[in-house]
Amino acid sequence: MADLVYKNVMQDLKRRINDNQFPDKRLPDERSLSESYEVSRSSVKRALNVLAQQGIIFKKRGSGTFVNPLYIKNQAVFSYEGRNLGVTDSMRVDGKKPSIKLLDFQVIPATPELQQDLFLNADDFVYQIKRLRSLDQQPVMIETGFIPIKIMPELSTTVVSGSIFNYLEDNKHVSVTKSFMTVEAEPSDDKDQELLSLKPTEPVGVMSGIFFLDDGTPFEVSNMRIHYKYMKYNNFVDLDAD
Amino acid sequence: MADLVYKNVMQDLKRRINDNQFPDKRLPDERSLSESYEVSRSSVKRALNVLAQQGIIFKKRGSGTFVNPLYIKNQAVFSYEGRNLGVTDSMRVDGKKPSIKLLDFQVIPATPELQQDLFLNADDFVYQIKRLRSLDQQPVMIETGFIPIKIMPELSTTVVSGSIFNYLEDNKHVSVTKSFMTVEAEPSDDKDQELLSLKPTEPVGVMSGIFFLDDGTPFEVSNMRIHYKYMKYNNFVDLDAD
DNA sequence: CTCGGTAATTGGGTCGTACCAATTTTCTAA
DNA sequence: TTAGAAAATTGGTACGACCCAATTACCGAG
Repeated sequence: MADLVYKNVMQDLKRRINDNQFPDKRLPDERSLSESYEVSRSSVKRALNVLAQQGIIFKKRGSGTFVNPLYIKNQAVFSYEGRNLGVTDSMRVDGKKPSIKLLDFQVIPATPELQQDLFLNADDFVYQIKRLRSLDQQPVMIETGFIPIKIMPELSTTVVSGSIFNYLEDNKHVSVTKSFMTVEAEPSDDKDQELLSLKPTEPVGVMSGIFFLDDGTPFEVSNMRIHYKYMKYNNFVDLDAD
Repeated sequence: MADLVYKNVMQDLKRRINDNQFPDKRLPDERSLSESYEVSRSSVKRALNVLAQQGIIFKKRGSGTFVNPLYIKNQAVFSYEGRNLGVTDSMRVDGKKPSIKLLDFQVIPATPELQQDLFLNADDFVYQIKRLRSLDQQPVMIETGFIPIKIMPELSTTVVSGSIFNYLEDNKHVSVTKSFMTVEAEPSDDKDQELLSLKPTEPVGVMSGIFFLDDGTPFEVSNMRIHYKYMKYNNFVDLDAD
């Protein structure tokens, strides 16, 4: 699969962790791993660093490297590791069938805010795409996206009725790998209540933010209003990164 | 401050970015930086990698390294970089005065769920700490925390009325650097409405999760119910990390 | 048997080299 | 003039050496 040395080490270690091959939760030291995998210690360190960043292992200088007990006990919670930025993908994990209903699709001039977020000029235009996402017939999310037409001049209602990210990867061979998102809670408004079958006392979770292409080009500004029972945003934070 | 080579490079580059010393958004190539800073290219790469992970710069092989335009335009959004896991600290940034009111403080047997999350035995006990946090007299958060007594046998009402994380760092020289959090939205219940002055239609944001010590020991299980107007959870994600 | 110093273990940081891969620039030939 | 090949530029991966720092293990003196 992966032809990179450190990724191979990573994958094998993850496999061994999942197979519970380290019953005392302790991994071999870096020098031994370097020897047994027949790779440099640098590559071992790199593999371990990534696993540590993902919260799967903990490293303690002078002491050793250990598996996060929570990773073993509650892998479901850590499922964000098969992670993705696209919404279509994240929903499939539940085992339910996702579907998309196109509510609105038009081209509008970029507002000042959009100009700033998408790095556009005053005379640029954007697609405005409103979609309703469901899981097994149950509407769960109202999504409003804005994409500069100059990035995707060929966007059609057909494409927009499916996964835009998948289309990008399959047809244009670029992928969206970065995002900056804000998560908030809000009371549901009339539209939310109608489309998501919510009572007035039931809220929506709001995820909004910007998706970037590999090269840093801001690609889409998105706003998602989510049925509160279906929003669960998981995040592992490790401050040691700097 | 920092006596590490790559951190020094990082800080200086960040300073130069903030000073807008790269008007074309392009940084010098790695080899030049290595020469001008008189450090190895490895250290330059490490510094750049961290900045990239934080979303401050983008790297493109064959092309160069560029400042994220959004970082310049909207630094407020990226303020998570002066980041922290503690709640006391995060609130101070608003310029408002945080305060804590202790609602409840007792020792209880660890529930099965707590045993799992905190890696405890059936006969272990935990502190249960309920606190109400305010900003400038405005109540914004109901916080319920559980801490194993065997980790902090000396916990007192005095300590618990302030920042526990600060106490830990100042007095025991350990710091909390990792967390696994889940963010959700929920309708407010009677208690929420009373303590946070919410109407029945107004929701709370719920942040719950586990804090870890440096060595991976689960330290605290926390549940925070936050006035929806005061919850704003920012997160930059970069899938290139693996 | 216990305490305390010393050695061994283990992860962390830095340097420098070598080569690879994607992109951009330059040059050459039609 | 221009299209395509070649070279230069620029970041990516890998290796291995060297030393440091935190922790643990060990061993001897008392």
